[in-house]
Amino acid sequence: MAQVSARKLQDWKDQGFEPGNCPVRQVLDHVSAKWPVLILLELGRKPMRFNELLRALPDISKRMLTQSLRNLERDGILRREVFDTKPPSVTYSLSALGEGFLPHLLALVDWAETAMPEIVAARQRFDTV
Amino acid sequence: MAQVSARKLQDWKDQGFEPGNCPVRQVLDHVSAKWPVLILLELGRKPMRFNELLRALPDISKRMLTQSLRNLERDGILRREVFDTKPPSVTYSLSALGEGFLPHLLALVDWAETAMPEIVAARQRFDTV
DNA sequence: GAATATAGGTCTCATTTAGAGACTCATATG
DNA sequence: CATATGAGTCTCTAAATGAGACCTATATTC
Repeated sequence: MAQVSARKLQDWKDQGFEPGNCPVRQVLDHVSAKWPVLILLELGRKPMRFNELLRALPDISKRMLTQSLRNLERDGILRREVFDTKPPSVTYSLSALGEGFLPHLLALVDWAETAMPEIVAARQRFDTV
Repeated sequence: MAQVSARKLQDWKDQGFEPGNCPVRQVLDHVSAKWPVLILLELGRKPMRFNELLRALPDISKRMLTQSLRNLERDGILRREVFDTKPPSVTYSLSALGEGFLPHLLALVDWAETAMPEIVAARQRFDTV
C-alpha cells in the first residue's frame, strides 16, 4: 500500500507537479471540500432543486452553494437542468461520474464514523497532557 | 447505495447536527483538506521529520505544516516522537488509525486520476459554451 | 390593485483563514 | 566570528468565506 502511494507521489514530482497544485488536487479540491461533500451526499439521495438544497443544508450560504454547484457541474460530476416553468426551475443531479464517486465518499464517511470513538479518545489524551 | 447515504444524513439530522458542523465533518476537515491529504500521502511512504516534510511539500508554509500536523496528531492519526539529540529531532509517522485511513485516501486519488480525462473533457465543454 | 412570496441567483461588505517570511534558541561547523 | 540546521512561533498581508441586501419575473393573498 505504502508502495503504491510512494510510486504515485514520485510520478507526480517527475512530471513537475507541485504537490499542492497538481491536477489531481484540483479535482479533490472540488470534490472533497466541506460543501461539495455535503452537496454530493444530498444529491446521492435524490435530484434536488437549488432552494431545496439550501433548505437541506441550512448553514450554507447561497454564495457558496452556487459556487460549489458550478465547480461540480463544470467538472461533469453533476448535471444542471433548467425547466422552462414560470418561474423557471433548476434541478441538480449526479452524473455517471458523480455516481461513480459517491461510493468513495461514503467509504470515507463510514471510516470517520467507525473511527470516531478512537479519535475522541485520542483528542482527550492530547488535550489533558 | 443512495439509501445508505439517505439513512446516514437523516440520522445526523435526527441527532440535531447541522450538516456543516457535525462530528464526522470535523474529522473530514482534518483529514481530507488540502495539506493533511498530502502529508498523509507522504507519511504513507515512510516516517518523516518536520523539515523533511517541508522539503517534500515545497509549497506548504511552516505555519500550515505545523497546524496540520497538530490536528492529525490530536486526532490520533499520526504519532509525533521527539528524540533528544542536539538539536532535538522530531519524527512523524502514521498511527494504526492513520494506516487504516490511507487506503481510502488512495482510493480517492485513484478515482481522481482515472476520472481525469472525463473531467478535463467536461471542463472543456463547460468553458466553450 | 398593492403587498407579499417564490425561484434562482448576483453583489457587497465584514470576518476568517491561509500564506510569506522574519525571528528564536541551542548547538555545530568553517 | 559568521553561518547553518532543526523545529517551531509571530506578525502582517492577501485570499477565501459567510451574512445578507438586492434583482427579475410570475403567482397568491387581502
